[in-house]
Amino acid sequence: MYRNHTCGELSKTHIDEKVTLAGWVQKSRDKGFMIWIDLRDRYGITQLIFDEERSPKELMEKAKILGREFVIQVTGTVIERVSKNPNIPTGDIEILVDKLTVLNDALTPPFTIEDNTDGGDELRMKYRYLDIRRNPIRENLIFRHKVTMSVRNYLSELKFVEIETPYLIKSTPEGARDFIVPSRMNVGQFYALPQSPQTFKQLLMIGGIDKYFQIVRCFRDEDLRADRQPEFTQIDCEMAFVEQEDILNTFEGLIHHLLKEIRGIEVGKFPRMTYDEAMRRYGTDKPDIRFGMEFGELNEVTQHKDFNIFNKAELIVGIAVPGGNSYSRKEIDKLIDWVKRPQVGALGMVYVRCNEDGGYKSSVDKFYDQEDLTKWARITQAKAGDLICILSGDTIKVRPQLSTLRMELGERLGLRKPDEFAPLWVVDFPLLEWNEETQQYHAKHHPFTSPKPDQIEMLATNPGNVKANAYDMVLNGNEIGGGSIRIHDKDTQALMFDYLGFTPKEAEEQFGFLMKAFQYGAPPHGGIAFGLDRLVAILGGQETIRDFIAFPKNNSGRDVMIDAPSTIDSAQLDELHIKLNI
RNA sequence: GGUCUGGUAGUUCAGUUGGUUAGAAUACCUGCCUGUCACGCAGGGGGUCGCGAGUUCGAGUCUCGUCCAGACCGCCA
Repeated sequence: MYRNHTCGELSKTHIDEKVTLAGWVQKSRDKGFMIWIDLRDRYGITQLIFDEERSPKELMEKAKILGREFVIQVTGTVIERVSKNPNIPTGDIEILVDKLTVLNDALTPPFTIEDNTDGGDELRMKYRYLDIRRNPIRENLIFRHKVTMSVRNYLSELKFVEIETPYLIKSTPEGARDFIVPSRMNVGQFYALPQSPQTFKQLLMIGGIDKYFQIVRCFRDEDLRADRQPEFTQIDCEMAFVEQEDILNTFEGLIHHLLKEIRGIEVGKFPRMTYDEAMRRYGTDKPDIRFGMEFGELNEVTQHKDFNIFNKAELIVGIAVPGGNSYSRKEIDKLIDWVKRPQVGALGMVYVRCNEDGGYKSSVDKFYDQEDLTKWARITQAKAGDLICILSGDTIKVRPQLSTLRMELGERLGLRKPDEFAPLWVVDFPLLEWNEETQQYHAKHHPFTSPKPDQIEMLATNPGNVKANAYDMVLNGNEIGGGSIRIHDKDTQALMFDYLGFTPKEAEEQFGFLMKAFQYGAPPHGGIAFGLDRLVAILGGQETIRDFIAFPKNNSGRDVMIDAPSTIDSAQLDELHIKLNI
């Protein structure tokens, strides 16, 4: 037996007990006459004491050589501390050691195993197993476990069945790039790793499993970002015999449950907003509604003056920054530079100072009078003391630009509080999206999404305006889940593929199995998938999803610890009949 | 594919206009220390300034290339 207690559980009630502990040496404080060792395991820290009056000389000598992260086992007596440490749960006691065994020594770790480590990200990833010994990372992983357990319990209670779907599937050109796996037994052929189990969960509905879920790894071979990994986890769900309303209610319930169980927070019924409304009011399909600063469209009150920039713009839109009139000229100039950076891409910014006396001072006073500016203030809901920031140009560009500015200012003003949760549904997404590069419509959600039934005919005349039975769940400015009611009949699905530019042959080759299955009695169905990594990070009130993934990849898609990906042996390539062209 | 930022001690960073032997903190090692818990005190070791060219009397510092890391744009049905 290596231990009969953990390092986090001993207290005054255990005094005089003989205990055996095992763990890592967090720190040694050698005072000559006494040596204290902080012994750490997953559960906490317990102080060991070696004392020249009470410990044998050999034991003192042995304790002196213990270095950081040595793995040791000790047996000793729980005693009350002379000077207590109120900062840790075990601070009232210590172990007077009478037996010490070094189970394994350790190299000096390249960074400190402490809450505020001195290690940079790259080093932490290279030695992730040491990073995981740190409290913040371990707590995050345990937090993630709690969330997934809570999800499983909730859905299981509602009679959802967790079913595994294959990882080796067929590549399809639609959507993100696939990760490709060569098949040795089928020369010249390849599997793809799933971007999502989409078609399989639909087949499960046809198979009569009317409530399915899976906490499942998904793979996308696209460039990464701070919050985007090549492999990531989804809570993938599907239900049969449901309408959109049923799905929204079920999964609003899931998030209610999580917020309550994990964070002890009750939120009311989720607001719903159409896609069009979200774009108009916040310039984005994933608005952070923890704070206001809603968009005010100023086209009608800016025209017919000599300000050509506004006259030529498709959209003129502003937000009121609370207290922004206190910004100095220099600060406003910096803000203008900020929106003009390539990452935001605005061409310029017009501003209006709302003075405490009710007057206005703008950067376009040459063209507009107080009466104009009063109207602008009314539309953007600006109050005295605010600053109105106005961008103009093409709607498709200006909305995201102003949305970026709104989020930035919300952050700077401390309006994006990490302990506040403001979920909402964004509904009625467009079915299709125009792709400039391919000069083609492609599915905004995915090609299995059902158009609004009354709009199917519009596909022929005005495809860009057709709305889908598609919805996103948005939390604090993040899309945490998205789904749709699916097409469940062959003809509609074939029509959809046709509009998406598939030839009947291509549709048959890639998705023939699904359309065939639709002909054998497919029930109406729909579903949703949540991005677990991000959801967990948001519930944990943190930004970086990498700290909630045990072994994440860096932004080149590399695992720097195991050094993957890597080249493979020529014998392996031969076996697969693959010749590299590099 | 593109834009930007960075790479100096084990680690996190500073390093002025291009000029002496490249510094700090922390970690590490040695010694001291009668209750430490961010222990303290004294001392010590530790550098291919990412790599390669170039400019210069002289390069951590300037130029070009390259590799690596990070942020963002494109991309992510």
